[in-house]
Amino acid sequence: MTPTIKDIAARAGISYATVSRALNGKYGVSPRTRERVAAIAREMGYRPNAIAQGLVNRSTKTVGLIIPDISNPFFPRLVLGVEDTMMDAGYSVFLCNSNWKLEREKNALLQLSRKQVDGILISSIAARAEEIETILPPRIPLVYLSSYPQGTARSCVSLDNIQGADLAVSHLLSRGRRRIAFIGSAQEPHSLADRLAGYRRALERAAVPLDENLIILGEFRQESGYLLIRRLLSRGILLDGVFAENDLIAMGAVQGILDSGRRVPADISVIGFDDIPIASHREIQLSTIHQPKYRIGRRAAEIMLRLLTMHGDSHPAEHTALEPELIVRRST
Amino acid sequence: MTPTIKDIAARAGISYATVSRALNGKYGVSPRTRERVAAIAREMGYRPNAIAQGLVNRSTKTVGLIIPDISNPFFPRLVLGVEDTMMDAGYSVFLCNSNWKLEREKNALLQLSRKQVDGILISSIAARAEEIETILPPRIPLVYLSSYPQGTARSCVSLDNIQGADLAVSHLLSRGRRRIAFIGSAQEPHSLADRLAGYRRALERAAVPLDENLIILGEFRQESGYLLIRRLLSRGILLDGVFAENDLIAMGAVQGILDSGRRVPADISVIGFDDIPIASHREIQLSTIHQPKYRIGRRAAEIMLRLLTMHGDSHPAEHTALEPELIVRRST
DNA sequence: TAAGATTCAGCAAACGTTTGCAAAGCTGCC
DNA sequence: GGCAGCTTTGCAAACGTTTGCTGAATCTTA
Repeated sequence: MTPTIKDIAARAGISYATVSRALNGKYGVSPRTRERVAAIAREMGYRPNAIAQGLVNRSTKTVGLIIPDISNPFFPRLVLGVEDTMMDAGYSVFLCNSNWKLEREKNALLQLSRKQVDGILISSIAARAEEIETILPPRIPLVYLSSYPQGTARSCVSLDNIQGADLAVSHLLSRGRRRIAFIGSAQEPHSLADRLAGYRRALERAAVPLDENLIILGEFRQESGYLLIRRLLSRGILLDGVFAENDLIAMGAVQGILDSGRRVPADISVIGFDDIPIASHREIQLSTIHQPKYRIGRRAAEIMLRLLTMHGDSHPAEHTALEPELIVRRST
Repeated sequence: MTPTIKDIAARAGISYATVSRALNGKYGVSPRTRERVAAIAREMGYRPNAIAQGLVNRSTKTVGLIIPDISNPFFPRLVLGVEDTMMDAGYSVFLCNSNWKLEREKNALLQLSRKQVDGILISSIAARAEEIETILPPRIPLVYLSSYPQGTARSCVSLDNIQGADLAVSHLLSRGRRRIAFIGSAQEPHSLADRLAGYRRALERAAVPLDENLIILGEFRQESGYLLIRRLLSRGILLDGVFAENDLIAMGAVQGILDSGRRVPADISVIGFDDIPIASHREIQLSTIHQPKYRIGRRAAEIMLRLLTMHGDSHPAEHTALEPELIVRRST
């Protein structure tokens, strides 16, 4: 058995309360016993039992992180940003993948609340805040990152999606494109809505009429982008530009366009969103809207830490919208 | 406050021991009270406190997963394989990134053991088993995945790296290549040793002399591959093939070769290792050795679950070496 | 109907900590 | 020498569960 505080107390011939105080640097124990206890603890290889501490302190030094899919290249750096920051502050993080399913997201929330995490960071696919916030005990710190539901009063860290989409579409317009398709995914309602709004806004400002036939939805995967663009092209719909809701879709779209015998960007310009690592690769060179993924993760974790330290006091929700950045590469 | 078992007991007018038994389906409580308790629990929104349960059950239904770097494209699917499998079995997983540092790896191990995880899965960079296994309480289930230290008696799931490297190099030889460089990373000693061994073995079998000048080490990053190959080429060292220790390095090498005015594969063939998602991209088409990442993760998790259920009984360590698969693409 | 068997429920200890309160020991001052 | 005041230590409760043991109530059987 691993030694407990009582084993140390027995060895030192004192009560275990004193051992606890000595180990935690609490006031009220003489330097001599303090040292003696420390020495014995070291010698016995004592490790505080975080579970027991969690029970009495009502804090587990643990947070949950829920994302849709770690194998989607957008998320790893975001997760790393969270993990680095929380770890430096002495917290551990439970990682949960929801696989873009609301059911799994809810289930993860339930599990995490049972595990008594001190806070939860979530990149949620829920459409409305009630769907998930009602699952949680009311006062638990909750921070949304990258994507958040409508009607929440909690803190969020995300990119300004409307602005980003506007930037992307305006860029296509500035290249003389007028028939610009929007290829997105219905998997995450909120970012879809915002990016669609930005798309509309840019077109409107340029007085380019919106053609609903040019808006088409699938999934956040490369294959999806490929299939959707081919369907569009095979229907004989004219287009000279594509704004994809993320880079994976955009890359699929580029392939689809090439396979249909058209050129990129000569015939059709393509721009994506996220700036995942592959996008910048020499042979890909996809124009896109950059998201500072690591920074989003870090920032969200910092807000979480603030929430955690001012435990219980009023939570002034802060909505951080980071600035999107247009990255022009070969595909436009 | 979230309701506890005692609140339910008070409401039902019975002792909380009975509530516990009712909720857990234990023998010795009448169907009537069982139902009544269940109803009240549901009504009050009761959630078992996993921390308290963990303390008395001495099991937290939690495992730790330590990997070098989640933002390295090799790891996400591996992590997903672990997470899916453990989650289905009712376990949560702590994710820790060691950032290729032994110090951080050890620290993660320490934190996890404090948190009383039931088991640990680790993709370790340690050279020798003692370096890390001595940190842990002796009987805790431990499974290595993808990479493991020398001298361990624990279960491992990994690819047969020697065989994989042999396959890769033999493939280059079959393409008529004779001056084959090995570009690797010193960040992970064990897989380096094995892949180097496979490299040597293949050359030896083909009676191709080994030139130590062709072996060069850096990091597991694209930039590293780029710089190393350029250094090699600028030294005027002749070569017609490159075996890179992973795909990132290989991709960097391809760029370096192209930038030096040579062609791939006409002048120099390049093969990587891992088969990360980008490698198969239409514009990249990197030949490589496929690793079934998700399956490695799942398999390791399954072994962990077996270890977990037969708690304490003898652990017959099983070393699973999955078969490598050669994927031939444009770069060779 | 009495005795034994069976079912159901409660008491209390245990898991490994932290911490409020009280007691004991020491110091120094008058 | 006695006492105030401070420092150091110990006792015991608490955190939210699970579970062995015991007792009460009900049922079965002769």
